[in-house]
Amino acid sequence: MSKPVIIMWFRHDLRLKDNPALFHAVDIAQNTIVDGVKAKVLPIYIQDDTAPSQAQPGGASKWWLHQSLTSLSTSTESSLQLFSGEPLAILQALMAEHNVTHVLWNRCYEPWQIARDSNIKTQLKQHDVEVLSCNGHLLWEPMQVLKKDNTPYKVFTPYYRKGCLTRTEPRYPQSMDLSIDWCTSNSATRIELADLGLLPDIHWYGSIEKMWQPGEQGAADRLATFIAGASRQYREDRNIPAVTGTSLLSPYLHFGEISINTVWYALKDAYANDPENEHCDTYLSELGWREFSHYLLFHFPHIPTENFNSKFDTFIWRNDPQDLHAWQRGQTGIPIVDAGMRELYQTGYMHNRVRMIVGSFLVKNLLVDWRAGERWFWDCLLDADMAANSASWQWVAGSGADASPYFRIFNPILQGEKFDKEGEYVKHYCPELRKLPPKFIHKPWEAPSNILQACDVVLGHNYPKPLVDLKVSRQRALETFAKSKEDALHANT
DNA sequence: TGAAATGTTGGGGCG
DNA sequence: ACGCCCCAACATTTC
Repeated sequence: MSKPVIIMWFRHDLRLKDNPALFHAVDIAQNTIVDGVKAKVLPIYIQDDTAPSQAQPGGASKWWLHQSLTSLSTSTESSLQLFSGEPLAILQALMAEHNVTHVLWNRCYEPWQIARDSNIKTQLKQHDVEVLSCNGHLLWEPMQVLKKDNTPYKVFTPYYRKGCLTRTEPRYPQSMDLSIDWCTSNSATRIELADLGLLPDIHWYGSIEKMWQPGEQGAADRLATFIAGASRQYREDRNIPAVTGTSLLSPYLHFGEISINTVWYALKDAYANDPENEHCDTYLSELGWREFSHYLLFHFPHIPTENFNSKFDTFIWRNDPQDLHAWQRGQTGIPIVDAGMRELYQTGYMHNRVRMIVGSFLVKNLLVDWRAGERWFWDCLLDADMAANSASWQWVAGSGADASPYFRIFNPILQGEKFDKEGEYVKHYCPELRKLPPKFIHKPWEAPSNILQACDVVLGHNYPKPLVDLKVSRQRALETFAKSKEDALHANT
């Protein structure tokens, strides 16, 4: 009998530390000896061709994944084997090649992944392979958090306070000092990283490379930096886009390069002697929002494409392609919006406060369907995440669970003056405005012509005139919303 | 995790 | 001294 092999199928858990499935895999390997031969762990990653196109990673995300797989390959002593195709077929091919006794993974919670995995589990068990799935991605399992009437929460605060915080504490991260006996034999169907085609043909990611260090070490460094620094002023600083006031952990969390439990308890432990610390609590509640969006996607699997609140189905979007294009390229003529959209395009990231501002502007001032914004973010964000992205866009649009009411329309000028007082952030991404004084940095169209001239700004030439009048488009949004409400009422009677 | 419109209060200028 | 108006500053309501 050939050597027993335990497959560790890495998905959105590209790490060795605090990885429950891997922990179990190693544990099983230690205790599985067949004919005197000890089992080994075969680490694999599969690029799933069967994923719906909606869920195929976007451009920025693919770049990140490429780097992360490189990093994981190194930390598994080059044992990581890559595949592309249909996961079930690939696993079956591996079972034909090796004496596979177990397959392990950490659960993913997107609806299509749940369907895929439960099918694979059924099939593999019929072939006498043990399958074990673990929770390595969430603090609380979505199916376990329900209201008293056994229905899911739809509002964040009770979900988080009652549903999560009063429940059993999340699992404390495991430290594993077992050395891992990786399986080194190469499968015939494996492919090389380059063959996954994750890197674009054009080298557009130069500036991204300088800012980010994907992989498990990069994640640990980032967390340590956050705890030592920004976490101490988090509640206020997180809103200031010119300051690094946030954790910047989102892409790492999306790909599981650090476990959510590690982050949760790192904060708790760092503030153990100050358990009421408002900065710490605010940050933990942000992790709660991440949790909530996964929870919503689990219980309401249609949220990536359908309005959570079906009353929005009668809403008539303008969907002007030129407006959408100007927004995507950061050419709306509204400085804070353009700065945000340029940050996104250039760096694969956008500050959270600015995400809300640009989202509100697209959906309300331009009346473009939130799904168009969701798609653009999906393609451009390094941290693109199905759950967070769709839940957040629906939140901004007003169509989501516990969404901001439709009439809550951000005024990008006021938001800019509040959170980017001196215009530092705007000037960084809109250098053509860098000479403008703070008074006009968020509304150059109101600057007297002599000031514009002195600042080398020629509206309509080196910086666009505003795409819409903020007051008029705000009013238009409110009227459109009122009309859709009326139409929904009619449709019902 | 809004902003604008509207309401209220209180101090100061002024007849 | 007093009432009146104005309007900032703040609070509340409405969208």
